[in-house]
Amino acid sequence: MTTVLIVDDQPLQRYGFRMLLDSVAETEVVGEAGHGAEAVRKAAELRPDVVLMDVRMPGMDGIEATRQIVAAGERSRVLVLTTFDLDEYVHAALRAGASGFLLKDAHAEELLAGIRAVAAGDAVIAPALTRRILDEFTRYVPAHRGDREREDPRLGSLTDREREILVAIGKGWSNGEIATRFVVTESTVKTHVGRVLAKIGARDRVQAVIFAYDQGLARPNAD
Amino acid sequence: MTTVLIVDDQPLQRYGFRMLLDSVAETEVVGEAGHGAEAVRKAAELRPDVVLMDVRMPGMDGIEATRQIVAAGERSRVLVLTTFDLDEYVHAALRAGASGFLLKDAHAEELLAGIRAVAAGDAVIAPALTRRILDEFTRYVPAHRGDREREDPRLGSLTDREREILVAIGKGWSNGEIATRFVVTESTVKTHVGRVLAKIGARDRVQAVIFAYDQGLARPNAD
DNA sequence: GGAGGCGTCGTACCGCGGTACTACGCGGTC
DNA sequence: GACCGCGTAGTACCGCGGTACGACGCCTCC
Repeated sequence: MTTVLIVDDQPLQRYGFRMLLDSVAETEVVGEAGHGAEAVRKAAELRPDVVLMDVRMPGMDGIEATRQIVAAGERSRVLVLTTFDLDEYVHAALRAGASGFLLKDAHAEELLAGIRAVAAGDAVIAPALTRRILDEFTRYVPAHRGDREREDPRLGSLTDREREILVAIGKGWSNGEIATRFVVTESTVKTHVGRVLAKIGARDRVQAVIFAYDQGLARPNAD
Repeated sequence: MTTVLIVDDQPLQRYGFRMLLDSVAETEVVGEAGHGAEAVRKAAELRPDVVLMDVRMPGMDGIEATRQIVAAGERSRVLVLTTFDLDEYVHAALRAGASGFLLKDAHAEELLAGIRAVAAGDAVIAPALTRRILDEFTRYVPAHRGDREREDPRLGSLTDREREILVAIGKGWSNGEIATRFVVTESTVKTHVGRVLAKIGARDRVQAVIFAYDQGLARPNAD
């Protein structure tokens, strides 16, 4: 039996959800909330398995409510539901800690499957949104550390020290800065840099930086 | 009617899928392949809407086959199916351009829903995997471009031309190369570069590259 | 003990990258 | 017309980055 808290500012919408969830044996609606603050309070009080959360609400919106519920360490999983598939909503919701994001035009089975998955600790995203999420995923997420066999062989040719140098280059440090931080002379750094460039086939440190990002050795905001 | 190509090295597994897909009106199995190379060939020949792709196969595996099918610009969407939910597989498959990733223990309805979604241009991920994908997503993906207020204000200060220059820098091009491709003199490029560096507060082009990656203006394998 | 990989350091050289400043034509706006 | 932002272009200068050497000490492995 999965307990559910319904959060939506529209009473009629809540009624619809309640009817649906009451009609199946596996879910039980344990409460309703009409805005974010109430949702946070009731989530703490009722400790439902799943919170069905609308995004657009007067006062505290669903994103902020999700953030607070998750931050409070509640056991509840939040499944965000919205009519609009705006990227901002999706991003914000996922970043806020939501376990799922579905569109309100979903079929009953999809919603129930989503609740089931979320309650089990999994996550769901509406297929229409998954495409976009994946595009960004492949664009931004570096090659997985487990992908040993797909790692560029040139990386393997680097010695430990050279790898460190490459990472330092990726941070945008000059040879002098690298020398200072590594407590060696600039000559040494130059020697290493030269070898690194030769090994990875880069013309200059700029291309080395790109290579480093490519291989997941460097990434934004990593300072 | 959705046309499907089944790729799996196990004849019995293929048989199972074919039985399932033949039993519903909306899908039609137009072919089968027992290994990666055959999959690539048949995808080009049969041009199915969806390719049901197994990962582990002798010879060319499903990941590489997916990569080649996608790279060839086939209209087919690839839905990867596997018994093991290893992160490496998931990452590699998505990076290879797969439109979906499901586990073989999925129920028939899930599989059909997945095929339906993929055929429609959407994407699907098994709920059990979505959780992990989302974790990495929130960890790595920077604030969305739609979040105008989160975009670095320095970016907005750039003129269109300067933006192009920054992108070019991000590709690792030298001033001379940029001049050639933009059909201007190197002097002009230098002027632009200097202004870009001043505006974004970068000391040299290396830091400009990092800034570009940071802002999502540049990304690996973008050539 | 010799060989070789690795990290360290030095010298010398040169060219690209970056700075500073000036300048001009074009398209807008006031 | 006057002004200004923008893209274009040039000259002159300097320093960092990168290359090509040679060299030394410290390991490990044979």
